[in-house]
Amino acid sequence: MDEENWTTAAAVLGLAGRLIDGVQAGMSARGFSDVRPAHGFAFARISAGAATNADIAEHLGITKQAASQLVEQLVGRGYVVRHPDPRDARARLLELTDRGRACTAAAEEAAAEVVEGWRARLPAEGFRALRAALVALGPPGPLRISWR
Amino acid sequence: MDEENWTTAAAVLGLAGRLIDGVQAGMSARGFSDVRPAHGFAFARISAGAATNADIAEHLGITKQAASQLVEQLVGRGYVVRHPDPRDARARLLELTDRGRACTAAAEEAAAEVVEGWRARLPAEGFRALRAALVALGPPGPLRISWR
DNA sequence: CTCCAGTGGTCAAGTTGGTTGACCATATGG
DNA sequence: CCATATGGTCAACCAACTTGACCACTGGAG
Repeated sequence: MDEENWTTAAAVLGLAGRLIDGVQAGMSARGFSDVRPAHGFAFARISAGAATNADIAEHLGITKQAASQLVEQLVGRGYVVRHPDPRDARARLLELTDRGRACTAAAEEAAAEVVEGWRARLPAEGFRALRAALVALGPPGPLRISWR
Repeated sequence: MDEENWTTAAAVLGLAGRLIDGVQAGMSARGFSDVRPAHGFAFARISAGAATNADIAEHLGITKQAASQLVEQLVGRGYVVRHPDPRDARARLLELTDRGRACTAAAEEAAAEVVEGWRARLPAEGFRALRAALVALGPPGPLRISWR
Protein backbone atom coordinates (compact mmCIF):
# COMPACT_ATOMS: atom_id res chain seq x y z
CA MET A 1 0.00 0.00 0.00
CA ASP A 2 2.72 2.40 0.97
CA GLU A 3 4.64 0.91 -1.88
CA GLU A 4 1.77 1.67 -4.22
CA ASN A 5 1.49 5.22 -2.98
CA TRP A 6 5.19 5.74 -3.39
CA THR A 7 5.15 4.67 -7.00
CA THR A 8 2.16 6.92 -7.59
CA ALA A 9 4.07 9.86 -6.21
CA ALA A 10 7.10 8.99 -8.33
CA ALA A 11 4.89 8.75 -11.40
CA VAL A 12 3.54 12.25 -10.82
CA LEU A 13 7.04 13.65 -10.49
CA GLY A 14 8.18 11.82 -13.58
CA LEU A 15 5.20 13.05 -15.56
CA ALA A 16 5.78 16.63 -14.45
CA GLY A 17 9.44 16.42 -15.33
CA ARG A 18 8.74 15.09 -18.78
CA LEU A 19 6.07 17.73 -19.23
CA ILE A 20 8.54 20.47 -18.43
CA ASP A 21 11.15 19.00 -20.75
CA GLY A 22 8.60 18.57 -23.51
CA VAL A 23 7.34 22.13 -23.26
CA GLN A 24 10.89 23.42 -23.18
CA ALA A 25 11.65 21.48 -26.35
CA GLY A 26 8.50 22.76 -28.01
CA MET A 27 9.42 26.30 -27.11
CA SER A 28 12.86 25.93 -28.63
CA ALA A 29 11.29 24.49 -31.76
CA ARG A 30 9.10 27.58 -31.95
CA GLY A 31 12.04 29.91 -31.65
CA PHE A 32 11.81 30.79 -27.97
CA SER A 33 14.88 29.27 -26.48
CA ASP A 34 15.62 32.06 -24.02
CA VAL A 35 12.76 31.44 -21.63
CA ARG A 36 12.59 29.17 -18.61
CA PRO A 37 9.56 27.61 -16.95
CA ALA A 38 9.58 30.30 -14.29
CA HIS A 39 9.23 32.90 -17.01
CA GLY A 40 6.14 31.10 -18.22
CA PHE A 41 4.48 31.38 -14.85
CA ALA A 42 5.35 35.04 -14.74
CA PHE A 43 3.80 35.46 -18.19
CA ALA A 44 0.64 33.83 -16.94
CA ARG A 45 0.32 36.32 -14.12
CA ILE A 46 1.21 39.32 -16.28
CA SER A 47 -1.27 38.47 -18.99
CA ALA A 48 -3.96 38.25 -16.33
CA GLY A 49 -3.60 42.01 -16.08
CA ALA A 50 -2.53 44.70 -13.64
CA ALA A 51 0.53 42.80 -12.44
CA THR A 52 3.23 44.38 -10.33
CA ASN A 53 6.61 43.06 -9.36
CA ALA A 54 5.28 42.09 -5.94
CA ASP A 55 2.41 40.19 -7.53
CA ILE A 56 4.87 38.13 -9.51
CA ALA A 57 6.88 37.43 -6.39
CA GLU A 58 3.84 36.19 -4.51
CA HIS A 59 2.53 34.20 -7.47
CA LEU A 60 5.81 32.37 -7.91
CA GLY A 61 6.64 32.05 -4.23
CA ILE A 62 9.95 33.88 -4.46
CA THR A 63 11.32 37.08 -2.97
CA LYS A 64 10.49 40.39 -4.58
CA GLN A 65 14.15 40.85 -5.41
CA ALA A 66 14.24 37.59 -7.32
CA ALA A 67 11.03 38.56 -9.07
CA SER A 68 12.60 41.87 -10.00
CA GLN A 69 15.58 40.13 -11.57
CA LEU A 70 13.30 37.77 -13.45
CA VAL A 71 11.19 40.62 -14.79
CA GLU A 72 14.34 42.49 -15.72
CA GLN A 73 15.34 39.57 -17.93
CA LEU A 74 11.95 39.55 -19.60
CA VAL A 75 12.18 43.28 -20.23
CA GLY A 76 15.70 42.93 -21.57
CA ARG A 77 14.59 40.22 -23.95
CA GLY A 78 11.65 42.21 -25.24
CA TYR A 79 8.82 40.21 -23.73
CA VAL A 80 7.56 42.71 -21.19
CA VAL A 81 7.38 46.46 -20.69
CA ARG A 82 7.13 48.34 -17.43
CA HIS A 83 5.09 51.50 -17.23
CA PRO A 84 4.11 53.67 -14.29
CA ASP A 85 1.02 52.85 -12.27
CA PRO A 86 -1.35 55.85 -12.39
CA ARG A 87 -2.76 54.82 -9.02
CA ASP A 88 0.51 54.42 -7.14
CA ALA A 89 3.69 56.29 -7.92
CA ARG A 90 5.84 53.59 -6.30
CA ALA A 91 4.58 50.73 -8.41
CA ARG A 92 5.26 49.84 -12.03
CA LEU A 93 2.67 47.92 -13.97
CA LEU A 94 3.84 45.09 -16.18
CA GLU A 95 2.48 44.38 -19.62
CA LEU A 96 3.29 41.88 -22.34
CA THR A 97 4.69 43.09 -25.64
CA ASP A 98 3.56 41.53 -28.92
CA ARG A 99 6.54 39.25 -28.62
CA GLY A 100 5.49 38.40 -25.10
CA ARG A 101 2.02 37.46 -26.26
CA ALA A 102 3.49 35.37 -29.06
CA CYS A 103 5.64 33.61 -26.50
CA THR A 104 2.75 32.77 -24.20
CA ALA A 105 0.80 31.48 -27.19
CA ALA A 106 3.73 29.28 -28.12
CA ALA A 107 3.94 27.99 -24.57
CA GLU A 108 0.28 27.07 -24.57
CA GLU A 109 0.69 25.31 -27.88
CA ALA A 110 3.73 23.42 -26.68
CA ALA A 111 1.99 22.35 -23.50
CA ALA A 112 -1.10 21.32 -25.43
CA GLU A 113 1.09 19.26 -27.71
CA VAL A 114 2.49 17.29 -24.80
CA VAL A 115 -0.93 16.76 -23.30
CA GLU A 116 -2.22 15.59 -26.66
CA GLY A 117 0.53 13.00 -26.51
CA TRP A 118 -0.89 11.79 -23.24
CA ARG A 119 -4.36 11.67 -24.69
CA ALA A 120 -3.12 9.56 -27.56
CA ARG A 121 -1.54 7.07 -25.20
CA LEU A 122 -4.58 6.59 -23.00
CA PRO A 123 -8.02 5.19 -23.62
CA ALA A 124 -10.50 8.02 -24.01
CA GLU A 125 -12.11 7.23 -20.71
CA GLY A 126 -8.77 7.05 -18.96
CA PHE A 127 -7.75 10.47 -20.19
CA ARG A 128 -11.04 11.98 -19.18
CA ALA A 129 -10.67 10.49 -15.71
CA LEU A 130 -7.12 11.78 -15.42
CA ARG A 131 -8.24 15.27 -16.27
CA ALA A 132 -11.14 15.08 -13.86
CA ALA A 133 -8.90 13.91 -11.04
CA LEU A 134 -6.32 16.60 -11.71
CA VAL A 135 -8.97 19.28 -11.69
CA ALA A 136 -10.50 17.92 -8.51
CA LEU A 137 -7.11 17.91 -6.78
CA GLY A 138 -6.07 21.27 -8.08
CA PRO A 139 -7.10 24.07 -5.74
CA PRO A 140 -4.36 26.29 -7.01
CA GLY A 141 -1.96 27.31 -4.34
CA PRO A 142 0.90 29.51 -5.48
CA LEU A 143 2.81 27.81 -8.27
CA ARG A 144 6.08 26.95 -6.59
CA ILE A 145 9.01 26.57 -8.89
CA SER A 146 12.61 25.82 -8.06
CA TRP A 147 12.45 23.21 -5.35
CA ARG A 148 16.02 23.11 -4.23
CA MET B 1 -9.30 22.48 -26.56
CA ASP B 2 -5.89 23.99 -26.35
CA GLU B 3 -7.22 25.85 -23.38
CA GLU B 4 -8.26 22.59 -21.80
CA ASN B 5 -4.90 21.03 -22.46
CA TRP B 6 -3.12 24.00 -21.00
CA THR B 7 -5.04 23.82 -17.75
CA THR B 8 -4.36 20.10 -17.60
CA ALA B 9 -0.66 20.77 -17.91
CA ALA B 10 -0.83 23.45 -15.25
CA ALA B 11 -2.70 21.08 -12.95
CA VAL B 12 0.04 18.47 -13.27
CA LEU B 13 2.71 21.01 -12.43
CA GLY B 14 0.70 22.29 -9.50
CA LEU B 15 0.12 18.79 -8.20
CA ALA B 16 3.80 17.93 -8.50
CA GLY B 17 4.78 21.13 -6.72
CA ARG B 18 2.42 20.49 -3.85
CA LEU B 19 3.62 16.90 -3.68
CA ILE B 20 7.21 18.05 -3.33
CA ASP B 21 6.29 20.59 -0.69
CA GLY B 22 4.20 18.06 1.18
CA VAL B 23 6.93 15.45 1.21
CA GLN B 24 9.45 18.04 2.30
CA ALA B 25 7.17 19.03 5.17
CA GLY B 26 6.66 15.41 6.12
CA MET B 27 10.40 14.86 6.14
CA SER B 28 10.97 17.82 8.42
CA ALA B 29 8.26 16.53 10.73
CA ARG B 30 10.12 13.21 10.88
CA GLY B 31 13.39 14.89 11.76
CA PHE B 32 15.05 14.88 8.36
CA SER B 33 15.26 18.54 7.49
CA ASP B 34 18.67 18.39 5.83
CA VAL B 35 17.68 16.52 2.70
CA ARG B 36 16.40 17.85 -0.59
CA PRO B 37 14.31 16.09 -3.23
CA ALA B 38 17.40 15.40 -5.31
CA HIS B 39 18.84 13.49 -2.35
CA GLY B 40 15.73 11.37 -2.32
CA PHE B 41 16.23 10.32 -5.91
CA ALA B 42 19.85 9.52 -5.15
CA PHE B 43 18.70 7.40 -2.20
CA ALA B 44 16.37 5.53 -4.50
CA ARG B 45 19.22 4.64 -6.82
CA ILE B 46 21.62 3.77 -4.02
CA SER B 47 19.19 1.50 -2.23
CA ALA B 48 18.66 -0.36 -5.51
CA GLY B 49 22.20 -1.63 -4.98
CA ALA B 50 25.65 -1.47 -6.55
CA ALA B 51 25.47 2.26 -7.22
CA THR B 52 28.46 4.32 -8.24
CA ASN B 53 28.86 8.04 -8.53
CA ALA B 54 28.38 7.84 -12.28
CA ASP B 55 25.18 5.87 -11.86
CA ILE B 56 23.78 8.63 -9.69
CA ALA B 57 24.75 11.21 -12.26
CA GLU B 58 22.97 9.37 -15.03
CA HIS B 59 19.95 8.57 -12.91
CA LEU B 60 19.47 12.21 -11.96
CA GLY B 61 20.48 13.66 -15.30
CA ILE B 62 23.31 15.79 -13.91
CA THR B 63 27.06 15.81 -14.42
CA LYS B 64 29.24 13.40 -12.54
CA GLN B 65 30.84 16.32 -10.73
CA ALA B 66 27.48 17.51 -9.46
CA ALA B 67 26.64 13.97 -8.44
CA SER B 68 29.93 13.79 -6.58
CA GLN B 69 29.12 16.92 -4.61
CA LEU B 70 25.65 15.61 -3.84
CA VAL B 71 27.01 12.29 -2.61
CA GLU B 72 29.62 14.12 -0.59
CA GLN B 73 26.83 15.92 1.27
CA LEU B 74 25.08 12.63 1.95
CA VAL B 75 28.30 11.12 3.27
CA GLY B 76 28.98 14.19 5.40
CA ARG B 77 25.52 13.98 6.91
CA GLY B 78 25.82 10.32 7.69
CA TYR B 79 23.37 8.89 5.19
CA VAL B 80 25.77 7.12 2.89
CA VAL B 81 29.16 5.41 3.02
CA ARG B 82 31.61 4.90 0.19
CA HIS B 83 33.65 1.76 0.01
CA PRO B 84 35.94 0.40 -2.67
CA ASP B 85 34.55 -1.65 -5.51
CA PRO B 86 36.23 -5.09 -5.50
CA ARG B 87 35.66 -5.34 -9.24
CA ASP B 88 37.07 -1.96 -10.24
CA ALA B 89 39.76 -0.10 -8.37
CA ARG B 90 38.67 3.24 -9.83
CA ALA B 91 35.09 3.05 -8.64
CA ARG B 92 33.63 3.46 -5.17
CA LEU B 93 30.40 1.71 -4.33
CA LEU B 94 27.77 3.63 -2.41
CA GLU B 95 25.71 2.16 0.37
CA LEU B 96 23.11 3.52 2.73
CA THR B 97 23.84 3.70 6.43
CA ASP B 98 21.16 2.83 8.98
CA ARG B 99 20.35 6.49 9.08
CA GLY B 100 20.13 6.51 5.31
CA ARG B 101 17.68 3.64 5.36
CA ALA B 102 15.63 5.38 8.02
CA CYS B 103 15.57 8.45 5.85
CA THR B 104 14.34 6.65 2.76
CA ALA B 105 11.67 4.97 4.85
CA ALA B 106 10.58 8.37 6.12
CA ALA B 107 10.46 9.69 2.58
CA GLU B 108 8.26 6.84 1.45
CA GLU B 109 5.99 7.43 4.41
CA ALA B 110 5.77 11.13 3.74
CA ALA B 111 5.02 10.58 0.07
CA ALA B 112 2.42 7.97 0.90
CA GLU B 113 0.82 10.43 3.29
CA VAL B 114 0.40 13.00 0.57
CA VAL B 115 -0.98 10.44 -1.86
CA GLU B 116 -3.42 9.25 0.80
CA GLY B 117 -4.64 12.82 0.94
CA TRP B 118 -5.38 12.63 -2.76
CA ARG B 119 -7.19 9.38 -2.30
CA ALA B 120 -9.34 10.91 0.39
CA ARG B 121 -10.31 13.79 -1.86
CA LEU B 122 -11.32 11.68 -4.83
CA PRO B 123 -14.05 9.14 -5.41
CA ALA B 124 -12.59 5.65 -5.21
CA GLU B 125 -13.05 5.14 -8.91
CA GLY B 126 -11.44 8.48 -9.70
CA PHE B 127 -8.36 7.65 -7.68
CA ARG B 128 -8.03 4.26 -9.28
CA ALA B 129 -8.28 5.85 -12.72
CA LEU B 130 -5.69 8.47 -11.82
CA ARG B 131 -3.26 5.81 -10.73
CA ALA B 132 -3.91 3.74 -13.82
CA ALA B 133 -3.31 6.72 -16.09
CA LEU B 134 -0.13 7.69 -14.30
CA VAL B 135 1.22 4.19 -14.58
CA ALA B 136 0.29 3.98 -18.25
CA LEU B 137 2.04 7.27 -18.96
CA GLY B 138 5.05 6.52 -16.85
CA PRO B 139 7.79 4.74 -18.78
CA PRO B 140 10.38 6.11 -16.47
CA GLY B 141 13.03 8.09 -18.22
CA PRO B 142 15.73 9.54 -16.00
CA LEU B 143 14.17 11.51 -13.18
CA ARG B 144 15.07 15.04 -14.07
CA ILE B 145 15.22 17.47 -11.20
CA SER B 146 16.18 21.08 -11.19
CA TRP B 147 14.55 22.50 -14.28
CA ARG B 148 16.01 25.93 -14.27
C1' DC C 1 -1.16 68.98 8.43
C1' DT C 2 2.15 65.89 10.40
C1' DC C 3 3.80 61.77 11.63
C1' DC C 4 4.66 57.05 10.95
C1' DA C 5 4.01 52.23 10.10
C1' DG C 6 3.41 49.65 5.85
C1' DT C 7 4.37 48.63 1.04
C1' DG C 8 6.69 48.65 -3.85
C1' DG C 9 10.99 48.70 -5.56
C1' DT C 10 16.13 48.77 -5.93
C1' DC C 11 21.16 47.99 -4.79
C1' DA C 12 24.74 45.10 -3.05
C1' DA C 13 26.65 41.04 -1.27
C1' DG C 14 26.54 36.23 -0.25
C1' DT C 15 24.93 31.26 -0.80
C1' DT C 16 24.01 27.36 -3.39
C1' DG C 17 23.51 23.98 -6.87
C1' DG C 18 24.89 23.33 -10.82
C1' DT C 19 28.33 23.71 -15.12
C1' DT C 20 32.71 23.25 -17.96
C1' DG C 21 37.47 21.93 -18.44
C1' DA C 22 41.67 19.81 -17.10
C1' DC C 23 43.56 16.08 -15.06
C1' DC C 24 44.87 11.33 -12.91
C1' DA C 25 44.23 6.37 -12.28
C1' DT C 26 42.50 2.27 -13.72
C1' DA C 27 40.22 -0.76 -17.21
C1' DT C 28 39.85 -3.06 -21.52
C1' DG C 29 40.34 -4.57 -26.27
C1' DG C 30 43.36 -4.87 -30.19
C1' DC D 1 51.94 -3.02 -24.73
C1' DC D 2 49.68 0.55 -26.27
C1' DA D 3 45.37 3.33 -27.27
C1' DT D 4 41.23 4.63 -26.02
C1' DA D 5 37.44 4.72 -22.75
C1' DT D 6 35.70 5.25 -18.11
C1' DG D 7 35.30 6.54 -12.83
C1' DG D 8 36.58 10.07 -10.05
C1' DT D 9 38.54 14.50 -8.40
C1' DC D 10 40.07 19.45 -8.34
C1' DA D 11 39.36 24.16 -9.61
C1' DA D 12 37.17 27.88 -11.70
C1' DC D 13 33.09 29.78 -13.05
C1' DC D 14 27.93 30.82 -13.57
C1' DA D 15 23.07 31.52 -12.77
C1' DA D 16 19.23 31.71 -9.73
C1' DC D 17 18.00 32.85 -5.62
C1' DT D 18 18.57 34.73 -0.80
C1' DT D 19 19.33 38.17 2.98
C1' DG D 20 19.85 42.81 4.50
C1' DA D 21 19.95 47.65 3.97
C1' DC D 22 17.84 51.27 2.00
C1' DC D 23 14.77 54.84 -0.47
C1' DA D 24 10.25 56.64 -2.15
C1' DC D 25 5.64 56.76 -1.80
C1' DT D 26 1.03 55.59 0.51
C1' DG D 27 -2.56 56.02 3.69
C1' DG D 28 -4.48 56.19 8.08
C1' DA D 29 -4.34 58.16 13.17
C1' DG D 30 -3.68 61.79 15.92
